[in-house]
Amino acid sequence: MSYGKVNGNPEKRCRKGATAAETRAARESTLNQARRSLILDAARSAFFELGLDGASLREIAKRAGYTPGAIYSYFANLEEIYGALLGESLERLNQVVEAAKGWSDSSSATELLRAKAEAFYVFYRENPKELDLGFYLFDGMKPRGLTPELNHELNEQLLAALQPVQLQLEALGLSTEQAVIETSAVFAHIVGVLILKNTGRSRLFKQNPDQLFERYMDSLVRRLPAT
Amino acid sequence: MSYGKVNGNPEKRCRKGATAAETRAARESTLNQARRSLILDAARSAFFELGLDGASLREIAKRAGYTPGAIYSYFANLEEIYGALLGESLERLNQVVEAAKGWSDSSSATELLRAKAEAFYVFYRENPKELDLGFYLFDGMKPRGLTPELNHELNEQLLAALQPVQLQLEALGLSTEQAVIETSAVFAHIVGVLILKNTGRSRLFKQNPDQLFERYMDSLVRRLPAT
Amino acid sequence: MSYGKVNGNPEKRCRKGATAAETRAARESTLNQARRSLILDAARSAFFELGLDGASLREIAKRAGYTPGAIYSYFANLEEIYGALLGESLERLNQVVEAAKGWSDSSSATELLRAKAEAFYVFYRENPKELDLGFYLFDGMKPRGLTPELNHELNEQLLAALQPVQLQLEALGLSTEQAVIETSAVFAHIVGVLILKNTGRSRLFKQNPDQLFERYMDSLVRRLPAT
Amino acid sequence: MSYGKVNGNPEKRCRKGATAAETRAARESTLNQARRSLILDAARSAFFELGLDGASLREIAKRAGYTPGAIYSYFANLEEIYGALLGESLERLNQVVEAAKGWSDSSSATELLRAKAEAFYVFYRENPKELDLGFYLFDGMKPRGLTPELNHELNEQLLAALQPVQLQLEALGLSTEQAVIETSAVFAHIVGVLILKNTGRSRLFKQNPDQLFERYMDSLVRRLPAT
DNA sequence: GATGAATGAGAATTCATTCAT
DNA sequence: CATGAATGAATTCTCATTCAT
Repeated sequence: MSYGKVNGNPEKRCRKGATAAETRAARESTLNQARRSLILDAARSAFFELGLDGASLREIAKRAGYTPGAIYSYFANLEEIYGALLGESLERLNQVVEAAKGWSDSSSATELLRAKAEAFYVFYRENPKELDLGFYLFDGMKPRGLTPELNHELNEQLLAALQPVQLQLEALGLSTEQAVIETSAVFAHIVGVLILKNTGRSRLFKQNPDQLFERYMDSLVRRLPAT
Repeated sequence: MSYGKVNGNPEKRCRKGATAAETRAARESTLNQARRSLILDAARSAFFELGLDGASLREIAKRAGYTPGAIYSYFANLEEIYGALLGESLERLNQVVEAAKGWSDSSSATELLRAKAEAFYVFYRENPKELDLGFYLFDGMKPRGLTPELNHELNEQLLAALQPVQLQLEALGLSTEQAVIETSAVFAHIVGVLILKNTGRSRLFKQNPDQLFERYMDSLVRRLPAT
Repeated sequence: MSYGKVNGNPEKRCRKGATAAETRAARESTLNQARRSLILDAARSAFFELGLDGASLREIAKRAGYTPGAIYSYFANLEEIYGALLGESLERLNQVVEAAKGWSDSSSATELLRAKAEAFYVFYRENPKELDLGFYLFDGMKPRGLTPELNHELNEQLLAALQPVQLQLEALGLSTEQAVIETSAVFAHIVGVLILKNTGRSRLFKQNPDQLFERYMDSLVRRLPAT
Repeated sequence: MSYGKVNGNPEKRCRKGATAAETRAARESTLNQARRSLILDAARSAFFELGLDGASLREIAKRAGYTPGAIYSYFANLEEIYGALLGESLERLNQVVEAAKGWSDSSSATELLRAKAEAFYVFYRENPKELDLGFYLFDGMKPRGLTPELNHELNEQLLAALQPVQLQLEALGLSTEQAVIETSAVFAHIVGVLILKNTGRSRLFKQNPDQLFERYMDSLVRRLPAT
């Protein structure tokens, strides 16, 4: 088995003149990262296929090719795995939203606003399981452990992902307070629309979610102060 | 063992002229219904107090004053209990929306629209656990084994609860197709707003949900064709 | 398998005119008692043969002919089993001390004092494992759970077993305070002597424990005020 | 794998004129000893702070700054560590008792007797964990796998610590046989009193242990033949 | 109908020990 | 000598479900 493809090499590698010990430590550290990733991949696949209840430590270990006990070399407990999973997910979300740009090179603020919101929306539309992940693990719905610190950190990550939307709204002339309210509303709408999309089977729930989202953004933009 | 006698006889009988056997069957049937209700009450209280994980069959049985085995005389398994619970919940929702009226005796169609939508919104705002129940059991989120038939039935019940909103929109001049779209949007918004309300802890998530809902309804009404 | 020999019938049995339900409840209750006893016997034998660490729930279940899960119908958890075990042991100790009498029919207070102390001593000399049991479970040595209430109850039982000694000392003219001190000293000595007996292998530890105990009681009696 | 080099070379070497190989072996041996000590210190601190159950090999390794596997270069297994720990403890006890002197420079034999016994008593009173250690490891109580040889060695060490008491008793005119008996009794009493002290919570067990000990020594001295 | 004892599978977690590196 | 990943067996406990009574 080769870990080559897996390790993203998140650390500095053997810089020139590193001692043997350093080199070895670095190599082992990246190996460790790779194996953590391996486990997280297993956890994600288990979660996506079997749901939270199915993503037991045993199942994760099995999919990762480990014995249950081995997992504890990499994570302190199940909750930490769940937390890391959600953390990764939110990080990806952040990057996507951050990178979102309007269609033209010199996008107007309005264009940027729509682009940011749409990136958020599309991320979860394309990865519905990530939305589930958030629901399952964010407190409120089901009190899955998550230490307060971890929970807070994840909350912050989510907020960070919404930050660009809020900033564009402020750039468009809204007060911070107003921008926060509108951002909340956008978030709520996105969530609601996607739940509709993911949950439903019947006629009603089959409404084109993109259309619903676009309509909402249209009406939001129309509400904004003219520039 | 056949559960045939137990299930699916919700209609009251005891019509005049029934034979002795029929009378007895009817009495037994209503007795059955009563005991099913007893169990469902226990299940609901367990679910509301302890969450889904705490609402184990043993706990439900205990609260109903039964032993675990006895439950199986009335329900085929745990999932069926959950399903029945959600069914009841949706029925109550239906009644609430049905009964909703505008403030004046002769309410305008707009007033009625708002009243219906608000009834829906308030029902779940005031009973967040009912919302949880729906999330847990509606497929897509978690593969809880509701049978397809039961699932379909529950879907229909939810649609029925939204029907009044759609009808008012049609009364206000929208085509059926348009009315369906707007109803979907209203539903999505309500769900999103309430999830925000129930899930969050941080600044963003603390936005006044009523305010968000009202804003949405305002903009919807403004969009409607003038009468 | 017959439980006939096992159940000590600690409850009232089917008094005349009892209803069928009552009779059945009584029979089941004694059956329950019998099975609790069965489990406790298994636990005791496991503890005696394998020590506390060996007396795992699995081992106990195996010896009782049960699956691990079945144990939980009779005891809430392992600690409760340990507690019950120690409780039984102390109860037997109490009975033995209570029943102890001097050699003659009309024993003097001194004779009774010696008889009571000796009964205590002999109980643990003859059942060294019961002494172990006490050590393992009484807090201080190893913090084995035992809820505070249970712990307190067991403490009281032990005190009760020492009560007769204290009473005789008072009957012999000691103040309550003095009697308490001497009782403590007797208890300490007994424990020390028996640990010597049970622990040792070498010359020193092979000292006749009975002789040590007798010597101590002699010197105690000599110290008492003349009657 | 051979542990031969590691074990059992406690004597210092490095005598003059050693060959280079010998010097190297000696240096390695003392290095070994130092690292064994390091591990034992870690084990002791773990045991004292966390109890026997908390003193896992992993915990010990962590405190010693080693990885679990490394421990096995110095000890064959966990039990050997425990055994060495108890050995050290008894060695300290020996030194303390050996060093004990009466209050005046030219102490009488009686004073010395009391001093020796008190040193023994105080050692364990002040270090209750050392007493625990002994209980856990001396066989009889719990079948911890100390090898017979190790067990015998530890027994001898304990006997050695009691030797001074016995010698003083002989100096005071007791026959060897009598001295052995009284030494046993003193030991038993000390152990009993300290167990009372360490174990109990309730009124009875709260008796001042020093007082009990003093009373016993008083009565012992009184029993001795007049000089 | 109802009981409730029992099963059997599964949950998370811990740990001494081994062994390739 | 030291690492530390991995094992494998152990731990307690929970639960839906079954079934003889």
